[in-house]
Amino acid sequence: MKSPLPAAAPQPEPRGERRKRETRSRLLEAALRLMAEKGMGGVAINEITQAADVGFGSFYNHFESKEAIYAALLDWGFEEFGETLARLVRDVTDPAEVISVCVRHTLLRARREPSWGQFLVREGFSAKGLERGLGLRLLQDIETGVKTKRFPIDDLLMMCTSVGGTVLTAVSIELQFGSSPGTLPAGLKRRGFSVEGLPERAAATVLRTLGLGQAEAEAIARRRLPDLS
Amino acid sequence: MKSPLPAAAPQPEPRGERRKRETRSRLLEAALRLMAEKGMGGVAINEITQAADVGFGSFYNHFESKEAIYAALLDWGFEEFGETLARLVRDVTDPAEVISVCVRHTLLRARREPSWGQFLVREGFSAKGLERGLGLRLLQDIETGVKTKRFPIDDLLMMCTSVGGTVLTAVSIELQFGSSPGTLPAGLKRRGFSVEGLPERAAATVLRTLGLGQAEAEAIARRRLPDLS
DNA sequence: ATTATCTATAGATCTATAGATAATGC
DNA sequence: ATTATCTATAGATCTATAGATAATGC
Repeated sequence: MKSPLPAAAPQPEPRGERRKRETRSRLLEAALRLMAEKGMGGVAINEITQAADVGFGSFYNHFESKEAIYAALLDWGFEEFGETLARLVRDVTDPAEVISVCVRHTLLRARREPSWGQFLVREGFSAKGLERGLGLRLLQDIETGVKTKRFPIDDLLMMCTSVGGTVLTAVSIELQFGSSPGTLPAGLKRRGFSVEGLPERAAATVLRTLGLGQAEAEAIARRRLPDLS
Repeated sequence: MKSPLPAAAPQPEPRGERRKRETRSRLLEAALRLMAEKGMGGVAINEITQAADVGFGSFYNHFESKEAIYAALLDWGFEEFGETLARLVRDVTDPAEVISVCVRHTLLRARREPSWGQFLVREGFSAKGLERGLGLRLLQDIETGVKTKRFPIDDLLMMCTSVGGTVLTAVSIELQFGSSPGTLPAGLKRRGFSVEGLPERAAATVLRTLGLGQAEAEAIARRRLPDLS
């Protein structure tokens, strides 16, 4: 039921609303960074508003409480990412490649947005990890692969557990040591550890867990990565 | 330089010291439970003293601050468990069985002491997971297995990542659904998921990741579990 | 005129300490 | 007499709100 008149001006979003949205989004970003670092309980509301450069009282125009902004973060960070992944693999038909793409994109995003990654690691388990966003995607994709006999495995729950845990831990490793490989702790460095190419290595490892052979797993993990069309 | 006289009484620990130790240990246990649930930042010192049934001021006889008791928890919970595992596998020679025993005992302890398990899951990544307790044990044991050609793998870092992540995630699953399998979320139940025998299934999965065949992995995961000698 | 943000503040909560009380060991 | 715990409390911090200010849209 749109106006019959051709919209003369493209009816840009009222400025007030945009202003409000931007404040809200600044609060969310600041909260993500702080809560990823210190956990929900370790962050005070005034820290958030200061980091967001927003008046203290404005917080309550957007969120009822600390718990409320935390819940909003979970939605924002996880659901939205699940949808992004779904879009990315829309045209990928091989279940193994679907998994590989999801794993690699997760690690790449964690590298680009460390706070997001840290939040994912911190909340990935507790927040019913298997039921939302990334976890749900993995579960469904693994299931598809099992049904089509692509993954010859027999313990679906343990496979989801292993794949999910491997990805989260890989994110954690990437965040701790990825940005400055020089700072690998001595115990790890001495063993010749390197975090080079972690996304691909994680994808290959996960595919092996799902029953693929070494050579095929590595080949799939190296395929060109589809980006957001 | 002990007294030359044969100790008539076996010199029991002075009562005052024992009293002090007990208070300290009640504080630690209360803190473990509360911080496992809500994270360090979400717990107030008076909550801890109340849960421990200890006068508020006594807290400061034992710990300087919340950060201090938290650090003590990390030591207590992780280092000590690493030592327990070391004792358990002292007489086990097969690296694969060593891993299996460690994994199963970790899951069994999480079942017996849910707060410990929840704390492990919450802090397992951040607290330099690969450098202490459980993580360090796994790393060393995997390394041994690689050197002795027991584990035909080529990416040691990813194997540690995968094994560690699988164990932590399995603990998380056990805690969420283990005690009351009736409460599995619909999405999981419908798929025929069950958490029966999770310790053995986790051990088998981990051994497969390390390159063992399905049959052998399952056989090792079912061997009799050594207990504390 | 309306709407969003900002400043100021009352009241609640939390931390850290000082001094009192109770228990132990001589 | 010594040592550990407990009670009480000052001061700091945090939350939630009320009322003032600034910006938008008519």
